[in-house]
Amino acid sequence: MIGETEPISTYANVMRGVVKLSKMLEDGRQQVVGLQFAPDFLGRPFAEESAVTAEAASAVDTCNFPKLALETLITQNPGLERRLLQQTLKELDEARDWMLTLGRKTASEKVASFLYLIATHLDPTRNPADIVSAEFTLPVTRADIADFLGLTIETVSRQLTKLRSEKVIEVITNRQVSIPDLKKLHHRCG
Amino acid sequence: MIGETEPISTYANVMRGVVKLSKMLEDGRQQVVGLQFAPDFLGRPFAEESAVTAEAASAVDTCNFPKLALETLITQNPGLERRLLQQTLKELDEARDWMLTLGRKTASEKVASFLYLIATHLDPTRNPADIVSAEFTLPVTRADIADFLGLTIETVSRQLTKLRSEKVIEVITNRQVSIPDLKKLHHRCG
DNA sequence: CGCTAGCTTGATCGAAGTCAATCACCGTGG
DNA sequence: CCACGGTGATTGACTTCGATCAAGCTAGCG
Repeated sequence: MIGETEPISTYANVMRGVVKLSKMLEDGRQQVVGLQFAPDFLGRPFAEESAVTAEAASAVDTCNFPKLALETLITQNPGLERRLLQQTLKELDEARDWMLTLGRKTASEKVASFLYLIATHLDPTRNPADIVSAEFTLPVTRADIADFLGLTIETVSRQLTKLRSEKVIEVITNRQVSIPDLKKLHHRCG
Repeated sequence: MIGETEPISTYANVMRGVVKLSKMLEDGRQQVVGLQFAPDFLGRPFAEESAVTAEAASAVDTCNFPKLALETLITQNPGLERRLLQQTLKELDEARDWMLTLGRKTASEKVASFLYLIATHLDPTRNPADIVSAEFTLPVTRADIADFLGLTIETVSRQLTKLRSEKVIEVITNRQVSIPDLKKLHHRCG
């Protein structure tokens, strides 16, 4: 785990790995509010400061460039601004999907949804729609999963065990997970 | 309650009232994923279709215009695209704030957060920062509040009575609420 | 080796959900 | 004018899901 917290004074593109965005309450309760996969954009254009904390969740390569450079580049290049708007709209959609998960799904549906998200987003070269099975190493710890799902690590662990015993997933090692039938997993997402 | 569901083929600006955006699971569980207040923009630029349902939460005036009109307008006017990006980023921030609420706050903190949100957003002419007290009619039913907070109506009701008995809020009628001290309410938001 | 961090498992507890009864408010029509 | 349904909200009794507290377990590493 790299796990460095740092305020983003620059912009970046995630080239490899996963970056997690999170928010915290004063008393320490934490919520992961976004996961950025390659080749997502990282940063907050034209903003005072971002209210979220960005943190590497796994080993990450990023392609950084200074704040000002991008902002002038945007102003000159309307196509870029369009791209930026598109990515922001995509993130908004994902955030809203996740709100449905956080607000209305059960613990086991949440965990299934998380695994489904990872399975469909981890490999940027593949089209999510035609993935039928997957094997991957989880880019985050159980604690991160819990913070993403609004659960505790114990509950995450129990639900993973449950999904495993019901043959929906296979747990090769703590981090290595195999999904023999993605459709079956999807069914568990609510 | 107007409460019409309609797919948005046009764009609109909310001029008065509140529009709620929601998502649903197959089995009917529902989550409100956004509330649009005046003068928010409504619609999804350059998109196939929106995955959310827009519905009037109260009596609403909107200023509508066709999809194509806006899209050509945007292409011609870079300032407009910038405004659109700004609003989208604002919505993303709000969505992420709400994810923290959904995932990590208790029922009573959720209800307090909702009231705080309404108190600070309902009057578009006022600067949220310098509101010290407020009285307003709730633009939504208890069921909507519950769907927004990921709770049941019973729990919302109980928490409202609790906040009332603790003198944080006053309930004039079912819909009419007064917040004598907004700071005190904010304290209950976690 | 033994230590630590991350994970799992078990026992118990409590917050929120569920089920159900009642209430308050209001239009509507006898 | 009052009886009536109907909708939305409140309140109570009970249940349940996930949190909490507390051991162990496992793998990597000095």
